[in-house]
Amino acid sequence: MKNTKQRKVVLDIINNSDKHLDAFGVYKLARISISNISLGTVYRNLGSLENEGAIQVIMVDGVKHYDKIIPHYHFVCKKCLKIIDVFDLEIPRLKEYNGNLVDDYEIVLKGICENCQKEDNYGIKRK
Amino acid sequence: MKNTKQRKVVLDIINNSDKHLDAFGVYKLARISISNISLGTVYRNLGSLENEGAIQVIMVDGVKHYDKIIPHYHFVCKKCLKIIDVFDLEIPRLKEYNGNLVDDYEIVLKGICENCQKEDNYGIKRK
DNA sequence: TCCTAAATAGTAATGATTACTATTTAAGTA
DNA sequence: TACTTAAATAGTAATCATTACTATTTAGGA
Repeated sequence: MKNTKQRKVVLDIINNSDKHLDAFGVYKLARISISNISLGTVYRNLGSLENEGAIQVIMVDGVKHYDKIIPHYHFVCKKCLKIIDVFDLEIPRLKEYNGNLVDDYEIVLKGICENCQKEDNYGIKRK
Repeated sequence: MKNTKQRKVVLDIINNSDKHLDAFGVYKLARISISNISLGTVYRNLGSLENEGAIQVIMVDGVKHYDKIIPHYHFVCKKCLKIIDVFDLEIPRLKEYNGNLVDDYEIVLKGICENCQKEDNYGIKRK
């Protein structure tokens, strides 16, 4: 594997962001450092970083969002699709189920966020 | 809401299948009953049935798969993408987190299925 | 039977992601 | 330091799941 500047920029963006960026969000930030970086390159690096376990993915509304590797979960608001980090949640995990090797849990809490519970915020999506 | 035959066929397909069909899989089966049913109609009904809580969704590789409402979880093999039902798993659930109302947990176990652990099955996806 | 809003069929459009290809480059080797 | 080469990139085209659109049909109430 080659240690390219594109790869380093993509990884740094994820590790330094407190947002949960999708590929295009990473691309927009990456262009600040490398003005002609290709969107395909961003996708490829996000994919390989995910496979290596260097970053993690959370799926929201059919779109992959990326996050650094810090043990935590996510809450996703069904109305505005906002992603909120969830810490201090203990969930017991199987290592194996019926002969199938389990090495990962994808856990997403879903519901209505505090803001959207106020009735005048109905239906406003902030992606 | 109108009680159309298309809606009934879609719901029956989910409730009578032990597979985890995606929209196109439902469409193919639905055409046996209604030969000119539209793919868009299948999507619309799957979406509304999901919103009403009549069926549930599991996301695999960026594609929605549908399942009946029976309390259980899923294991997804990272290699072949097979979905395996997981019963008898107790996971404690919050009702609320920092003022956010939690009414649903999306939980997917991921790993390598029994079959794919045999080395001669590497890389074969069965979608 | 009539009426009407809702659902449908068929098709086009969208949007995230992947594939393709000529060019560039990281990194090992002489 | 220059050479070599496989891997990565930029730019673009293609794919594919899903949604949007519109004329037509239909469920269900009056």
